[in-house]
Amino acid sequence: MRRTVRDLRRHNRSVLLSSLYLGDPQSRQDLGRTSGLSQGTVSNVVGELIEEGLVIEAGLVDSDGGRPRTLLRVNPGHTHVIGVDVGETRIRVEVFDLAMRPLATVVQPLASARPDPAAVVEQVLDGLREVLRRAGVGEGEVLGVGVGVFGTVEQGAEATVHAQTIGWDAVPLERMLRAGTTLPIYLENGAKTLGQAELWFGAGRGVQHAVITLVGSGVGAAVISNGAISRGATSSAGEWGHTCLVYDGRPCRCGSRGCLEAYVGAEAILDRWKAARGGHAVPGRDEESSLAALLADGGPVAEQVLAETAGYLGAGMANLVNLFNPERIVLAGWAGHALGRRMLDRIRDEARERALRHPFGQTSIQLGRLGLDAVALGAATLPVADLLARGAATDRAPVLRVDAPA
Amino acid sequence: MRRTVRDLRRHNRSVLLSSLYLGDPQSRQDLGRTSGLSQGTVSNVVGELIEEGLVIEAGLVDSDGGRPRTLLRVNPGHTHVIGVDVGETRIRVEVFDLAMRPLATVVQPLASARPDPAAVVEQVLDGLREVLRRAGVGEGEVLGVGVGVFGTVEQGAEATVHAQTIGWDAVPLERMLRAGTTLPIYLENGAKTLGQAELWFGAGRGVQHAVITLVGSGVGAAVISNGAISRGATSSAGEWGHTCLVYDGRPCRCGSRGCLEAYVGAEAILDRWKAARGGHAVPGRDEESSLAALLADGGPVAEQVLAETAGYLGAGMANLVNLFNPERIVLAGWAGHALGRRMLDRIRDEARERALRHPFGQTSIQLGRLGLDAVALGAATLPVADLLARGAATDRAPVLRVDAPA
DNA sequence: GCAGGTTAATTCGATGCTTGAATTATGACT
DNA sequence: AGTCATAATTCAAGCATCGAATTAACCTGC
Repeated sequence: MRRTVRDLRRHNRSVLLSSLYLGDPQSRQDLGRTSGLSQGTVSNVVGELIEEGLVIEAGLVDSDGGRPRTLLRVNPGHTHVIGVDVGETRIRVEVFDLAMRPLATVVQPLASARPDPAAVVEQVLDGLREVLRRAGVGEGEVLGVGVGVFGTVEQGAEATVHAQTIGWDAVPLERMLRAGTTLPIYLENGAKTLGQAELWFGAGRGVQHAVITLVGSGVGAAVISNGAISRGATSSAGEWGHTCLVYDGRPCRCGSRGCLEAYVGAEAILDRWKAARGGHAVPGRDEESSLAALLADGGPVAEQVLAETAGYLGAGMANLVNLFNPERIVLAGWAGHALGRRMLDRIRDEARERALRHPFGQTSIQLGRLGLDAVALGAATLPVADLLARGAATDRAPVLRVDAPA
Repeated sequence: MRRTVRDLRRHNRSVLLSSLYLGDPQSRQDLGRTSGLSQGTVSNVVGELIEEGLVIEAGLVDSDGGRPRTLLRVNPGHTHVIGVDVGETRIRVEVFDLAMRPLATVVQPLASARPDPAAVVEQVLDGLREVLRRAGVGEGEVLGVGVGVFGTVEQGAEATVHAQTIGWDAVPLERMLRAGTTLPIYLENGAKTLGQAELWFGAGRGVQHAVITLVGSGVGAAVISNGAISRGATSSAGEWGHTCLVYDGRPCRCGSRGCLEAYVGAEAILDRWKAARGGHAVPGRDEESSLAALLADGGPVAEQVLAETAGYLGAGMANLVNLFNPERIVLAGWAGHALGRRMLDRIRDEARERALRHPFGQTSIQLGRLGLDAVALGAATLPVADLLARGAATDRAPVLRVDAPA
């Protein structure tokens, strides 16, 4: 329900700013051409953005005999954003400039394996203070804080977190954080923030329809439709790991059976390897080293386990292809990377076998380009995305300006 | 990439028109309140719409002592729309007024079981002429023709149809139809048009996130996200029937194995019944009567087959819940209706068992309220949806009006 | 039947935004 | 230094919305 002529301005600011932020530096003329706005309006809007310090001129390019064009880009130093990754074992807090260059990072192990919400909030707030101190950035120079958190984040007036496995039920994390800081808070599921990072800076650049899959100990996905993350009615869309792939198959920690996660999550893969070894414990002191051992083993038992894994994973991806018809599927997450580096082709073949021909032909399956650290990066993009969507509307209160007569 | 101040007008026309079309009759004041537009603007825009004949005044309601409000609604007779359902066995062509009341219908059996595109086009064009003649409606009084067709419809400059099973590969159906009529053509997959019909007039009214499942001989779905049908990159999203539910299970006609359709499509159900009967042929002379026989049988073998069917269908729905987090899942299609009437509760229970608790709690699973005839109805909504989205912009050429001086 | 009250709808001046054409700015080439 | 070419800015004109004031339509009570 749009309304007034001010919305127009806001929208056009948003269009130009997004074009400058997400694309290469451009001249005012380029902006006019790509946005469809007239030269005059571009000049006008850009002038405003420059005056506000959001956009800066960045060099000249001579143009075939005429006046050289001045290139414009977003001012990386105009403000900063903070990304927080609340994982199941540790918290990572990172400050970036607007160009998403990291300025300082703080990583803390989580105090407990079944963390108490209040303790997590305390640790996050500590991390915020500490990371700002290290980077020498004041609170006033921060646009906002994005928080990527395990579990399902239900958006609403105030976002809440559900995490069945550790007993969090509708924890009002956003309100709790707001109570401890005046910085704007943006809360989102960690898998989705990683998806956002891959979408903007990784294997999903420039794509409108994509699914970023996240394979770690568990399995998740972020579905991007028309360039934006799908959330569904209550933001819990994308639970790919708990779709049934083997009817009445292996029990899953979600309580159901035969979920994808119960086959291709790292924990499940290692379980299957152990079973294939006749119950003998698998080598490695943690999941990561065990999975590495499996991938390096080379013996027939290990190969069989891996072949099955590729089959399950390919089938899961085929389901994504048939349901979402994406341009790209990205395999990410630490286990996803490990598996993909070793056998992405095989996974792709399995997916081809099981997907409908036509949509499969439209999809490219790729390895993620960012590591798991990108959860914080993706979280930090949340305030930026909001800035771009708002057109950086300064939301200035209606200025009571009394013009002096000429 | 929006632009000018005219877009504002178009958008606000669209808002008001949609509110009038999709909602109950409203006064100008009501419109102002719900849309956020000022009284003056509403009056202005509505005046335009009335002058164009799109909107009419519909009665007065007195208002507690003051001037009674005049209610407004879309003029049902302003224009007409045609819906065409190109099924695998027959073609149905139907004229509606703008309020979607049917005025005339033509049904023709399809000439061949493996229809030739040119023959189909000929039959559709014949149907158009015939149905207009019967309804006494001239071509000039038709807003557009929506065509719901089996197979995958790839949108683009000109929509094409892919239907692997009958050998249609990128058939340029839109172009072929345009060659035979001047009426605007809108092409879409039949399952999606049925979804649109349920969304506007059936079990999906007022819902923003829904999945309309379509269970017939085959299995499909229309996914509605943020009130609009998801199409994915090349419009083939929503192939729920060909998601893998039983890894390496029963072979499916798509070439893969273990697809949902290979278990809960009517053909598959009857196959499984036959197998459970030790290979004895099932009663009934066609799929519909056979399925009815299965549902009426009551014996332990039949009940077992049905119980399994409920399990598979429930699992498939649980996958939809986990992936899309919809507010509503609608079970439609002739077989879906038959199954749902008998055991929707059981299907719901199976879905609850297998879905994540939180998103399942947000979803209601309901039986479709419209029959299969609604494919044509849904197709006919396509031109209407376009009208609403365009704000019925008359796309009038810039009027060169020379105002006479006062 | 007429004044006063109440709510609905329209009118109109003020304001803000985009456009398109004209103007100014900036540099290369001769 | 003059001419050409391209980029950016300026400015009057045209649209669209808003808010306040006005007009319209009907009710109630005396």
